[in-house]
Amino acid sequence: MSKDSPNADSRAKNVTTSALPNNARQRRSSDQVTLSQVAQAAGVSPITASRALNYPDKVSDSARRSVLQAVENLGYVPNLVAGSLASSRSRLIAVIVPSLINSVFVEVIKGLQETLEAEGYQILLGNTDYDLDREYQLVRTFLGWSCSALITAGLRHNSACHTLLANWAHPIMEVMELGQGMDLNVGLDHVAAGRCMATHLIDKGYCHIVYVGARLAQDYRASMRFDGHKAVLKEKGIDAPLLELDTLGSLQAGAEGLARVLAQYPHTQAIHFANDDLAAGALLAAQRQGLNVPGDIAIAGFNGLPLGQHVTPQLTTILSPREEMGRLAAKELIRRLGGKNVYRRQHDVGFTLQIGGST
Amino acid sequence: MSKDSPNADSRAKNVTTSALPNNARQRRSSDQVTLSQVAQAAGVSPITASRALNYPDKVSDSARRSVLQAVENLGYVPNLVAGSLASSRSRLIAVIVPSLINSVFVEVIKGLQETLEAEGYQILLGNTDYDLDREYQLVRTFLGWSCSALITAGLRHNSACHTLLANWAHPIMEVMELGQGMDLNVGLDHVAAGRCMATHLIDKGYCHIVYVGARLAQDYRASMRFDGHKAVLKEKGIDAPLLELDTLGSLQAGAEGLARVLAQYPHTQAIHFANDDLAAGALLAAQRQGLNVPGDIAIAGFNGLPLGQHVTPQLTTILSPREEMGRLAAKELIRRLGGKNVYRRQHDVGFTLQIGGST
DNA sequence: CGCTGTCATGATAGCGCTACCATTTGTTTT
DNA sequence: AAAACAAATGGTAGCGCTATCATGACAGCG
Repeated sequence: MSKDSPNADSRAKNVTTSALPNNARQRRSSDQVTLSQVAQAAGVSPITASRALNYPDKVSDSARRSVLQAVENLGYVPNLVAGSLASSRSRLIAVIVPSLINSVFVEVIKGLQETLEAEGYQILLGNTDYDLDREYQLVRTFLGWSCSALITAGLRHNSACHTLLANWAHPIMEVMELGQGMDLNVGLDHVAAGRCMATHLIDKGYCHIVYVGARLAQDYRASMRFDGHKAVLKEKGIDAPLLELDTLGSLQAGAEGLARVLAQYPHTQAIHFANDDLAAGALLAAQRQGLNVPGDIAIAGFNGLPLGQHVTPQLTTILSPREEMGRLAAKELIRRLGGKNVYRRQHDVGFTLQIGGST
Repeated sequence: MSKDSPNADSRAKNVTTSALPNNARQRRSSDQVTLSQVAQAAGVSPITASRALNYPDKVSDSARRSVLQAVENLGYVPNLVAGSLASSRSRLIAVIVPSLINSVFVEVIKGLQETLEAEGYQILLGNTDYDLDREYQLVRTFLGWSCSALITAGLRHNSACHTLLANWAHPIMEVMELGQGMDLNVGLDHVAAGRCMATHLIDKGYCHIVYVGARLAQDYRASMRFDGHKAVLKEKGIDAPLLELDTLGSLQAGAEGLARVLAQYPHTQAIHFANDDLAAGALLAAQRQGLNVPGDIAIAGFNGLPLGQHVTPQLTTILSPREEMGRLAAKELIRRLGGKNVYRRQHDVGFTLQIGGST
């Protein structure tokens, strides 16, 4: 079925078509249409053409029209690299997340992108894989692109990264968690979220409660939720066992978590999972095994993923406004980039306890 | 709890600290450390410093060492914008996807990113929201960044976009579907996938089968699967009704799809959903309503999302190698960027029928 | 000993665009 | 009418880096 062509050369790409003119010091031919050519075609100077495109109301109607016409005719595509170098403004926004597996970050990115693209910014995406050294490398690269701003997940950075960012002249937005950051911050209080869920479980009468997370050293926000959880249990004089898995949130890992809890802590009445992927995985696994939820075992999660609302019983979880967080972060950043003063550095997007049948 | 500072000015950002030197025609102060400063500190010429960083084996050991030392001491961060302009190579790769809601694209991005970042490329991410005009705009912008390559989901583009890309001098990779593209292509045959599932359903003895998709005009790959599905049913002389939903794949939409099928086509024995999100949503909804799957109604999906393997009964679906597709696409692109000849333009990543208990 | 080849380094000249100032023209003010 | 101002346009000089060519140093060779 496929019409594979045997050789790449059938297409012009990657082939030196250059019949270089015999001028001595010619640079690569670069058949690209330049702004000067547009200007010439429009009968104006290059700088006027530049203005016609970037500051349309700074030129006369006739000039603007003829420039736009020339752009159209010549198929001109502005060289943004050159523009950025000259103006040291790039309209690029660096976005650094620790993971793409966890749909939470994807939803934040979605909120960011929606808002930023509408304002004409482009996203440079980086993934640290929960490695702060990797984050530092990414930050270095991104600063090299003269990004207009940088958005990163979390308030923790290694010291080199911290120094680099502290001396950077552009806005920085740290999202996901709430606290005193380097610059702007939009997030929620994870310790409080952990407290909230633990309180709910206790109110429901459970007293053998296990917290199950994955790679907590990396996913330290999950660890903060455990801190809140533990604090509540301690206040009640209840022991707060922790079970840590190796693989990051996934349905499979949740199933494994359930199995290990049942084996290791047979008296467990409720499991507080670090996120909904794990919790839903456990819930579905319980279902397969014929366990009654919450009769035999109660299950709670964190995030409020749609999946949790579609399983039976519905998953008790903490709803975090993820896309909203992205949108708000983007909006605040745009305010700042627009030169407006920002009165609030921190924005608490809050969370909602969503009680389902699983607890 | 929050320590909001009342005014942004407490930080150096966004403030004109510039005490401009009294030279006449000074440009913006730009406190950035430049390569020339590094060169000076290292006691070499700028061009040698450049080589030390970009082509380490083209300079002597001593030169390289002193340059790297100077970079360290001064905290030099290379200006990639300037570098790109001078060399017209950016190490940026444009990635254009139609949606981020659908986790399929996220997984492809993940595969791409993993491979590309390891090779020192950065991803410029764009989201078309299934709008080909938006795609054209994004392509224009990305070309302006002198991207090293462009990766886009799908083989369909509007004519302006097609023209633009056809004249572009860099590699283009079209992913997701299989066919004669503009340049490179990694994907799978969606018509065949649709045929495959339809054949399975017929083999199972179902003859009242409804295909349920969402926004098929936009998600034309789902529509191609329907074409395959329809062809198989036609061959057997069976009618192939189609139900189209308004909202893109989500669990909620799947539940709605199930309800509408039951109301509109009461004799239906099996539903072939355009993707797993819809199928799983329907399956969970059926469960809530006490319907027996597949006894009362059989359900099939497409993609092989983990969720489908965790519900009971397990979802019959077609497994597509999404991350693998991203990785392969990235690898092929890197080969091409490395100047190697590419003998195969098209790569079929295939698919696997995964039979669960839901059919 | 001169010739050629390789290696390390440097001087020069841009990449394509925009900031900055200067100039021109047209319009308002006293 | 002259002065003062605003609006539109252009000339010039970079932004920070790298491609290109040129040079000098040193080895190998007949």
